[in-house]
Amino acid sequence: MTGTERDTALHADVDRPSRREQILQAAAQLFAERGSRAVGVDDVGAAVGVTGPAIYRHFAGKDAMLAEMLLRISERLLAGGSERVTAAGADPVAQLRALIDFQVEFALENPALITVHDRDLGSLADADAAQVRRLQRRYVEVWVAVLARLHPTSDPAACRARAHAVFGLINSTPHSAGQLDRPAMAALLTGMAEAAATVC
Amino acid sequence: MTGTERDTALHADVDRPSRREQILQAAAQLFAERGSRAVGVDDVGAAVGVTGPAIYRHFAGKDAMLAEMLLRISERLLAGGSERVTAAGADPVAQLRALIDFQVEFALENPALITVHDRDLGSLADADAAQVRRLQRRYVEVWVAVLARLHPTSDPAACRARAHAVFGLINSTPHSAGQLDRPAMAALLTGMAEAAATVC
DNA sequence: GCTGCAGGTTAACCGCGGTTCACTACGGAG
DNA sequence: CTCCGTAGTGAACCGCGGTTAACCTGCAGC
Repeated sequence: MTGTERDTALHADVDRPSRREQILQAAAQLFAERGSRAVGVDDVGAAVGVTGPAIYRHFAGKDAMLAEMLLRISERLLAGGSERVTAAGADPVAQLRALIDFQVEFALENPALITVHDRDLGSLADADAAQVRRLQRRYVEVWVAVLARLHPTSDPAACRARAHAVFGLINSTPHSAGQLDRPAMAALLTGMAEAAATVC
Repeated sequence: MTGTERDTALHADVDRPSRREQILQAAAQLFAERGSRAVGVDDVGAAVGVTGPAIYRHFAGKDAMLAEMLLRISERLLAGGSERVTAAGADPVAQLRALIDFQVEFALENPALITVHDRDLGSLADADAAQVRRLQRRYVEVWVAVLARLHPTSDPAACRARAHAVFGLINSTPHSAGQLDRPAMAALLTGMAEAAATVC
């Protein structure tokens, strides 16, 4: 434990990112573009200016990289979502708005992570995949709790399907990259998501 | 050219599907579950009761299988979408409803194809990928034309982003599989999509 | 100034999976 | 009956890519 080491699981040192963080970020970008299976260890290395095997100084293997990437994403979503919803007070409309703002913000800020998150879950070892799915499920339940109060007559299954549909809507950002500038995109998605989440 | 041969590019013989069709369908299922790169030729063969190399009697290779799969999907979407929108008359509201019904129907009927369609596009050879993207673009433009009449003040880029968001919403079905029965799911998605497409 | 470790490098290893090959079984046409 | 094209099999080939090994380098601390 040196003095400069951080809790790499949660906050990346954005000023002068450690090699480890550089690798994770570059890998996320490449994985998003081509899919994790199509990206070689050498590619990831080259993207940060080292050779392939150098990766093994920082990660146990390619799988471990992907696992940490997906776990972090799921954790950030769950933590951020929970935080925002409690900060929004007791009004379910305000809570929904807070969740939508958060998800839109995250999707616009990290399109690559969004892409990898639901494309490459299947390439994970069973244990890691289960862990990620657990976190995802908890995040979904945060949404479901809010949606259930907005739609008292809907059963939980319907709320869950509704939540997934709103995710799909917001997470479409990687598909419409460069169409609109960020504020316009955020406004459009927020409006659409609120309408979709509220209708009926 | 024997007398029993059909135009395999567009209509599958659903009664007694040819081996070729069986393979494509099984491959779509497997690709959707694990991703095309993670599925071996032997797996696809086994799924239709045949060894791996037998595939090469029907396809030039694994890539050709995926290419045909994605091309067919894109063609079906474009053809179906165009057809429905002309059948809906001149009213843009009716046209939108027709497009949404079509997309919902397709997504609920073919969740595996939906998944493969936007997950494995990157594993295609450049020429095939370009062809698929061309078809996708034309399908998007069908939507954009309708959305533009509903939102006269929006520029085309905003309509395109809106179309992608609606696709994301509807194509979320693979993520909420088994939550609701088909009619309930269709009603929910249709309502949400209309709200999202119309708002503002 | 040695020592040691963190971080790299190049070369080699090796298993997996797509593809090819040589051969077989069979059903229909002449 | 023979011939031939279609569909399938098991074995072999081979290249790619993840991983490991052995060796280098520079800087921190005694």
